[in-house]
Amino acid sequence: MARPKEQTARRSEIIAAARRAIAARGLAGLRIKDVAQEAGLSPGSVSYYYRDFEDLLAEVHQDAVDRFYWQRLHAIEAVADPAGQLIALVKAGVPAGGDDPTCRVLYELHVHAARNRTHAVLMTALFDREVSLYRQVLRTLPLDAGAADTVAANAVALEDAYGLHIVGRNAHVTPETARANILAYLTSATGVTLKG
Amino acid sequence: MARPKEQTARRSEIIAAARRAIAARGLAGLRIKDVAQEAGLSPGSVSYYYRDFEDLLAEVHQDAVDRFYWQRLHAIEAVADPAGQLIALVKAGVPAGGDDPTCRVLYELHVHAARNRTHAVLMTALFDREVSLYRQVLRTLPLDAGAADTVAANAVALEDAYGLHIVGRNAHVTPETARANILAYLTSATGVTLKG
Amino acid sequence: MARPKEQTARRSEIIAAARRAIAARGLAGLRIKDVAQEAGLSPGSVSYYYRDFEDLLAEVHQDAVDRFYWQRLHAIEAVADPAGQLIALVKAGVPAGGDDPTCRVLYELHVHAARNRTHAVLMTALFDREVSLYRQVLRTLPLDAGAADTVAANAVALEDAYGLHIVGRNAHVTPETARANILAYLTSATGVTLKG
Amino acid sequence: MARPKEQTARRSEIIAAARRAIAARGLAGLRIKDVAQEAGLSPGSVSYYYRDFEDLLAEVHQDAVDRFYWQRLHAIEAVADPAGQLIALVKAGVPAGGDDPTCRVLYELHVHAARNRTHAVLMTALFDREVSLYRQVLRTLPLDAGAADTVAANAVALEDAYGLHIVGRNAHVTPETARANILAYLTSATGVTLKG
DNA sequence: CATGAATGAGCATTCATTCAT
DNA sequence: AATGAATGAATGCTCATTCAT
Repeated sequence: MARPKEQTARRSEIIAAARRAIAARGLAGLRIKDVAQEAGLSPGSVSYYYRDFEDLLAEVHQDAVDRFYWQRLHAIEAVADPAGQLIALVKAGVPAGGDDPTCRVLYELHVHAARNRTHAVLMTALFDREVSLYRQVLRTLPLDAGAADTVAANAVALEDAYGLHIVGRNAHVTPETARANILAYLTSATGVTLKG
Repeated sequence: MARPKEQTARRSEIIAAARRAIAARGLAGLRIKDVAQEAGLSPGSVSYYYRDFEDLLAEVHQDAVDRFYWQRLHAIEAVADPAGQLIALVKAGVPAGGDDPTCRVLYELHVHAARNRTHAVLMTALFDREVSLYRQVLRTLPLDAGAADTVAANAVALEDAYGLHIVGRNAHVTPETARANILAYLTSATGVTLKG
Repeated sequence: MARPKEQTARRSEIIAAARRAIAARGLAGLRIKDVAQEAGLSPGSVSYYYRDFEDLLAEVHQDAVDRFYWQRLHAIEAVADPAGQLIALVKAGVPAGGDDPTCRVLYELHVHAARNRTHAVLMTALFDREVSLYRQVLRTLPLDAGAADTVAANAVALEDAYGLHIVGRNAHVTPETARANILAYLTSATGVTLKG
Repeated sequence: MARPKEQTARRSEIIAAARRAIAARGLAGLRIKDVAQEAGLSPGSVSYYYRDFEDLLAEVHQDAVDRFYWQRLHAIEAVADPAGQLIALVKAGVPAGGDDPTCRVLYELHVHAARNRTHAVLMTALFDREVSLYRQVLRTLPLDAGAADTVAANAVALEDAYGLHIVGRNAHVTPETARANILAYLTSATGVTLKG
């Protein structure tokens, strides 16, 4: 029991260290000692806090999902009109650059979901929540409900794909073109002119 | 020069074995001995053919890219009208299910592109070629050139994203809904009614 | 000096816990954390009471030796005639079954004596005391002194050996046959008919 | 398949090395690196030959059992008369000194039998075979069958016990007194005068 | 006095690579 | 050319010990 606060704080540090390590070396090259080094701990200490390494990975994924979602939620809260909200959503939904650690971790662990139910659930949860964000805004516009759902899903999908290419250093996909393309889609789908 | 044909054949077998191994275990869990076992060889033999393991990975990626692209090209060659071609493209561009080995490998190695230029180039090349396929069809329709390019890029992006979620076992994304959403997008963008 | 009584009590508990742990896992598999768990303590607390782990082992051995010896002494104190005393000695000298913790610990630590003088001394002491018990009884019978000593030593040896096989789960040695064989020996050696 | 002879030879070396390591450090202190060092190999190579460490332990036990048994069998084959055979058996059945590696290993692994069926079976097998050796000789003497069996079992038991004390460095048990006591027993049991 | 959170040394094990055949 | 037996470097993990509380 004693000193659970230290425990919690230390675990947060390890999650952050793991996020940096995964961003730097990828899931394939991830070593406990890398996480330990990022966290300024010994490898044994990482094992002490996370007896099962998969638990750490799950918490890193959960943390990245939350982090990404809340950042987007805050982005639209600061804006009043639907058009502005859509623009804000798209802006926050596309990685600013290839080295955004949260996005890199998300793609690493989303792909890991192919072999792991926990990560599949986390990936699904993020997708659903992101779609909800778009749906919430789109439903204030004169679209019928079914169309709004499709557009919301497509918008999130476009973000995911362009994000994958940005993180993967696709030479012909930049954050700017990505946003422009997504906004072009939303413009045509909603009839509301949107410019990043 | 001696028996280069056997060499080539053996390397192809190893590439196929590596594709299966990556699909089964992921890039993170990939061991040379797994590849060897899939190929019915000893680990030493895999090292013999691929002194540098990264070379094998690059050839697996190249092979998967080619495989995916040609399959799509053949899909539209069999169809005469633009609408049918778009439908065929979408059908071939979305994984039939979560266990399609070529798609799983593509996502694993696309994510690996974040840390490796060779894989970034391969990912970019596939994206470009896929966009070209769509552009080629879209340009036969009454869209202006810029719009056609954006729509082509968005179509490929939607495929990529929905493919990622299908492969990652997103509980709310099925190949059917994915295709329907992409076709809904293409319908609204082209004015041509498309039904899978 | 402070509260030496608590200290002593706690050390006794740890000795008992160690006896159970050794019986359960063997000396080879013994971990301080096992002892701690048996005692309901943290590993740190065991280290606190026994800075040197060998000290604990020695006290466990000493305790087991005493425990085994006194139990046998009480066994013959309850009986008046030599024949009954021999029968009682044999009964108490053979493990009731393979899972007697005291006997298992004795054999584990007797074998450990091969590499540790302290344990060799404890083993020797138990042997001597057990031989004395037999000698004490046998000398009340019409044997010459030399013969009585040899018979006493052999009786204890038979107990040790059969005990080893009982504890080691020899499929063909049961407590009953063991006792019968030892009593058969004592019968022939003393001329006194002994039946368990 | 290839070169299975080397494999077998190397495994024999490892068994011998493990025997020496167990004799030196005991089962409790046994480390794979000790075995490797004794065998002049790296720890990884020992793991290569014995993926499962318990397999090695079982083979060491089997080897020690065989070794001990055949040595005794040869001992009586060289002698014609029953009395001489009994004397030879006793001589070969008692460790020459506390540092006989085969005997030390036998006791370590016999005690290990308490927690492992395989070792219990090996211990039982050795006991049975040794009893058979005595029985075989005793049945040539004028004892009734039941008595011969009891005497044979007791003789082996006495050897086991005295051996345990010799190996455990009991200060009051020497190979000489052990043999004398066993022969005294056999003399009284068979009526044949036996002197070591 | 007593604890258990935190540590890192030490261990078994895995695995890519080498090299004799 | 092709193999797989043999190796040892690198890794994760277990666990005794420590020290702040």
